[in-house]
Amino acid sequence: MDHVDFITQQWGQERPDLDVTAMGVIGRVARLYLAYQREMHKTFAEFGLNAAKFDVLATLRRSGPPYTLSPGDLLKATMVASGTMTNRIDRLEADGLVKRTVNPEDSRSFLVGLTEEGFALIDRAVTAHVQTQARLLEAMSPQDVETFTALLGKALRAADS
Amino acid sequence: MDHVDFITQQWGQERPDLDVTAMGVIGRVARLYLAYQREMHKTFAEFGLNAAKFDVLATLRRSGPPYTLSPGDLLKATMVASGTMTNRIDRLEADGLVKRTVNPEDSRSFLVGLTEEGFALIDRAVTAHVQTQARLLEAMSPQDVETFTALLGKALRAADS
DNA sequence: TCTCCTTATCTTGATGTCGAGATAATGGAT
DNA sequence: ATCCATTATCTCGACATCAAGATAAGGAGA
Repeated sequence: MDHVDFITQQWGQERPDLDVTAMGVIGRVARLYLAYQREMHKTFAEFGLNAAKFDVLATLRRSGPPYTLSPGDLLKATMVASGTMTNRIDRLEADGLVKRTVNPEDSRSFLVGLTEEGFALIDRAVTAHVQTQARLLEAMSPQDVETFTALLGKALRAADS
Repeated sequence: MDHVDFITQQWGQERPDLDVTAMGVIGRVARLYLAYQREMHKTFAEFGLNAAKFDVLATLRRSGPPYTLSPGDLLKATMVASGTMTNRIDRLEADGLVKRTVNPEDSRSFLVGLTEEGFALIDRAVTAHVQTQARLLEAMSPQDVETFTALLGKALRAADS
């Protein structure tokens, strides 16, 4: 009897007319997401980062040389509002981890690139990050992981449409 | 090839030394959570609510008569910081959906109770909410849901320890 | 070339959250 | 009875986020 069971049971008492089957699934997805976030944040903090900064640095790093994207590209990749991205770039630039440079092909736009320091930091941080992620899943067998991935994919397609 | 596959593949190119298996799972959990949030927020908005307000009202409603809890009880149930709860209660009280009353047994504490209006609103909102949740899962078979719930439980226990 | 619509980014104000410290009451020990 | 550690809530400042509007440059068509 976990916390999600407790909640659905309370609803069963108070509103027996409601079918709370879906709530059990979605509630567990939410709890799991929050548990993952908590642990991953600790890793980010070890490197002076938070999820927002890690997100941008990692997007630049995995985009490959020259580790440079426009704010618009970053927006598409990270699904945040435009003002949010402006703020994230500002903070990272203040930290010396990225740099805005002019885009010779379009003066409306900038190019945001990793500095040497930013590149070195995200490379160390992502190494620790994947270790944290592996630890969070180490209790699950390869068979579990495979089945889980398939069901997550199915749930994602169901929820997007 | 979904978006998570795209990201793990980029990492495979740029950092072939990293094992990104876990990232695939955790990334999908995150995307799924966000997809659910997006849809559920729409339902909340139909009733003039957001997730924060719904959370508090629903906690009070499912706690049963007299639909009253202390801020501390609400804190434990919702896992937010104390200042956050103060703010939530303030807003809900301004909306006339909850009311602070004195706790005769402990003057440090208040009791937060649903108003008649708050009770009526959350009862309608939660009815719509479970319908939204059911819709988000309707593409999954009962067998899928059962397996998915079991794996989510296993993943939760793994991540909490 | 000029106009005007589109695109790319930034600005601004409102909101929600956290965390540390402040305030106030409780309850056990002396 | 008084002290003091604990408990319960609130206050405050810093941040992250969003949405709407502002700014500025590109680009197509007359």
